[in-house]
Amino acid sequence: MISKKCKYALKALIYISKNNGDETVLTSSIARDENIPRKFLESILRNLRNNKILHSKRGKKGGFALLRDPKEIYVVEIMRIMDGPVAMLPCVSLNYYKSCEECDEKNCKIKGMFENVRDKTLEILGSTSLHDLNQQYNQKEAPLV
Amino acid sequence: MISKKCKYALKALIYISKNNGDETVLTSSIARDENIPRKFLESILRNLRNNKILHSKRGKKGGFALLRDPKEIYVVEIMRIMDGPVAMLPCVSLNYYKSCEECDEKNCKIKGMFENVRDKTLEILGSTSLHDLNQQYNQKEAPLV
DNA sequence: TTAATATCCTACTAAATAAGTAGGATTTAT
DNA sequence: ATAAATCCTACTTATTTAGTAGGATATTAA
Repeated sequence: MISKKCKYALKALIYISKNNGDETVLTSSIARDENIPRKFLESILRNLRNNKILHSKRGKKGGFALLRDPKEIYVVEIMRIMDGPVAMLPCVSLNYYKSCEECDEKNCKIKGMFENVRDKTLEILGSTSLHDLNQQYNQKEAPLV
Repeated sequence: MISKKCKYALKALIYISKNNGDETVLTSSIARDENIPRKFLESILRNLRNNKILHSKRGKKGGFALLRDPKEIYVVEIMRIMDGPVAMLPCVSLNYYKSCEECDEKNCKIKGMFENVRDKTLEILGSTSLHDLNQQYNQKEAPLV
C-alpha cells in the first residue's frame, strides 16, 4: 500500500498539471476539489517543492506550479519522494538499498523473486507520467498506440 | 515493503518445505538457522497453522509440517495472510477491497495504473510456489524451461 | 501604507502498525 | 514423572501515519 500522503501528492500533481497555464494553483483549490485536508496538503506541496517537482509563489495570487513538463515527471519519482523505497525488500531496492542483516544475501531464496516484482513494477511506474495520467491512463494488456 | 513478519514466514516455510519428510520441524531449529527471534516465530507459525498452511504437533517430538504440497503453496497466499492486501491502493485490492472514500472512483486518474501494477505483481507472486523458491528461483527475463 | 491573501515553518498529537518479549498453561513421548 | 514441545494471553517499545495548531513571512492591490 502507498500512504495517503503519496496518493494525495499524485492527485495534487495531476490537478496542477491539468490547470497548468502560466497561472499558479492554490493549495485551497486542490484541497477543496480533491477532498484533501488543507494543512496536510500544504506540507505535501512544500515537500514536493523542496524536491524540485514544484515551484511556489508566496503571498496574494501565490500558489504552486510544476517545474517541468508533465510528460517528464514520472510516478515513480513522486512515490520515492513521498514513501521511500518501491521495492518489497530493503536488499532489493535500487534507490534505498539496505542489507537484511539477519540473512545471507548470496543464498537468499526470496530475493530473486522480489527483484522480478520490482522490475515489473518499475516498468510501469517508471514509464507513466503525470501527462499520461491526465489522459485517462488505461492500458490493461493491449496498449493503444 | 513487506513486513519482517512476512519475510520470516516465507523463510520459515521454505525451510520447512526443504526439510519435509514425514518429520515435523521445530520452531527452534528454524529460529536458529534463519536468525529469527524464537518467540516471534512461534506466533507466526501458529498463525500459519490457523490459516491452514501448516499443521502442528504438540509436546516432545512435536513441530510443524506443511498441510499441502510445496508446489501448491503460492507466495501470494502467504503474503495475504501475513500482511493483508498486495495492491497499492485499497480500491484496487482483489482480496481486501475498500473504497478510498475521499475520491470518486469512476473518475480516478491513478486507479488504472495501480490495477496494472497489481496484475503484474500477482502474475509473479501468484505463480511462484514454495517449491519454486527452493529450486533457487531465478528467471529474470528469460525463464528456463 | 495597510489589509487581505498566500505560502512557510515548527511543534505537537492521536491512532495504528511493527516488531517483538514475558510468563506460564497444556500436550505428548519416553 | 519428566523433559520437550506447542499454545495462549498480555504486555511493551519504537516507528510510522495522518493529521492539527498557531502563527511568521511575503506579496499584491486598494
